[in-house]
Amino acid sequence: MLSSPELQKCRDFVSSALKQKRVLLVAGNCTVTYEGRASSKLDWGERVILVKSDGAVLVHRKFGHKPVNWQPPNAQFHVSFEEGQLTILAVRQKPPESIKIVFREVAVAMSLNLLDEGEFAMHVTEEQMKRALLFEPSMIEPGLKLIAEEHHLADAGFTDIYAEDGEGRLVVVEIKRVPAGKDAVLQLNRYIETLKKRVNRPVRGILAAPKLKAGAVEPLAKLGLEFKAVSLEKCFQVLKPHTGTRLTEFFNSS
Amino acid sequence: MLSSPELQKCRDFVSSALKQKRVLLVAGNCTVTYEGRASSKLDWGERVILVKSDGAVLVHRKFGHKPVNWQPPNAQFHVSFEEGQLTILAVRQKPPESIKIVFREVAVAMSLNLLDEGEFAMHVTEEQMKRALLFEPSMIEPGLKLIAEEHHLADAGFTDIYAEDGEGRLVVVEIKRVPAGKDAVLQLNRYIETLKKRVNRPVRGILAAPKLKAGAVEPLAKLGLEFKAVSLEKCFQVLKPHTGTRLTEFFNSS
DNA sequence: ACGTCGATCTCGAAC
DNA sequence: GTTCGAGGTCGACGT
Repeated sequence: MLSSPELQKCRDFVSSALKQKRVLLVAGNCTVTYEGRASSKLDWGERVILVKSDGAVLVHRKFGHKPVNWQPPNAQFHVSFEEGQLTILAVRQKPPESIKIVFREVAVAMSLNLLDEGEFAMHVTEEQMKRALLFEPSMIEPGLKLIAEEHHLADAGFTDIYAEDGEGRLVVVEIKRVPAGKDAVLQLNRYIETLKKRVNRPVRGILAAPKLKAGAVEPLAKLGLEFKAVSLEKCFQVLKPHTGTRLTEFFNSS
Repeated sequence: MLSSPELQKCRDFVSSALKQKRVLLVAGNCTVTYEGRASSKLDWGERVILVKSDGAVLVHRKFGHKPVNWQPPNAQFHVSFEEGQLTILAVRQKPPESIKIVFREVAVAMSLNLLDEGEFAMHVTEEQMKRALLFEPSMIEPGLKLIAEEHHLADAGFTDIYAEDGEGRLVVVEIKRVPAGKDAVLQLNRYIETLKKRVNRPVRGILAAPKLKAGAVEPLAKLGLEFKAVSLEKCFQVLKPHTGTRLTEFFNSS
């Protein structure tokens, strides 16, 4: 970290931080020039500049949620010191864009090696996921008609969603909030096998989850089951407008 | 500025900075919980937090152009220190949202009083493009006579330029600063259709943009509309001599 | 690779 | 206040 450094010294510090792909933070008096899809010029003033490990650049003024200027990840950098000014040039190729930040004074420059393995999760539980799919069965397949949720099968537990497709075939949907593995496939298959013995007609099995694990692809195909990718984000969007609604309103029969 | 401060001391520092409406920068190990229009949870990890003078909050991880969590301007703050952890709670009322940042370690905390009166200017905006075409309608077509800008149509929004061609036909010009797609074609068509019902005479529709996207060629032809390529560079050249001129001087009527 | 669509969109202007 | 449209939109997903 440098406090009120000479700009020449700052140049080396910035270059080094960028080369090491650290997170770089600079506060100082600068101008910013942008050329690309549009073009803009920001006159002298004190701002906070953030350069991230992936080459994203942000220029923040004292006000406003959004950066006044920026560069998306994977920018290439050119740092120079000329005529008493420190210049950081960040360029990207597609689309061709450049942002040039010229400092005449730097208050602070910091380089941070952030350790951050924390998971970020938009919060949707498996229960909420089911609610979303009950409100919008078309997320699984157009034309799907609901029959019941949690259809109980004495010997083999219960299914998540029990429905009928456009051609009148029974459909069993097994929901997983996490990437579905072979165990989920086998669980679904047990439901299907039990059901087939009771209802003398075709039964389809669909696994609905954000992802299908690599090891589950082959068992799924072999058992004649299907997979439908369902994102948690989409479920959350579907749920938002319906937060208080009763589920029972959405069944044809129950 | 504090380096690796005790969190208790950090609490006072943060409170003071927020009270003075300075720009606050904190780097440290934290979790972030968001509740509001959506909800999310971010597990422990090192991030950079920026709080601006207008009460905007940004939480940045080491990767990515956009903040992982944020609060728009005008948030209200509650800072506390409990059980060895520093908590910054930022709340806004409409819509009801809160973001809670809990630190178990702070590497650096800075408060900055940024002096920034510098002007920010976009050079060629869609508005400026329109000004250029109003000054030089011949860029669209020789003999074009202006009638009005932004002609309002109650049901279908408004046009960008409203004019008359050499043969007395009405001309509606829709301006796009970026390559025009199918959406621009349909928007222009809505204007035309609405207009035709009101003025019992021929109406031409011209899309003026730097480019016409491939996917827009066929819809344009099918709807009997036209395209005129207008470069931003040319617009900029046209505008340079006219920077202060009033628009009203350039209309024949109204 | 490109087109379409959602976003805790944000931001500003018009009504 | 609300609504509407633009954005250097950005990003994800489908083709």
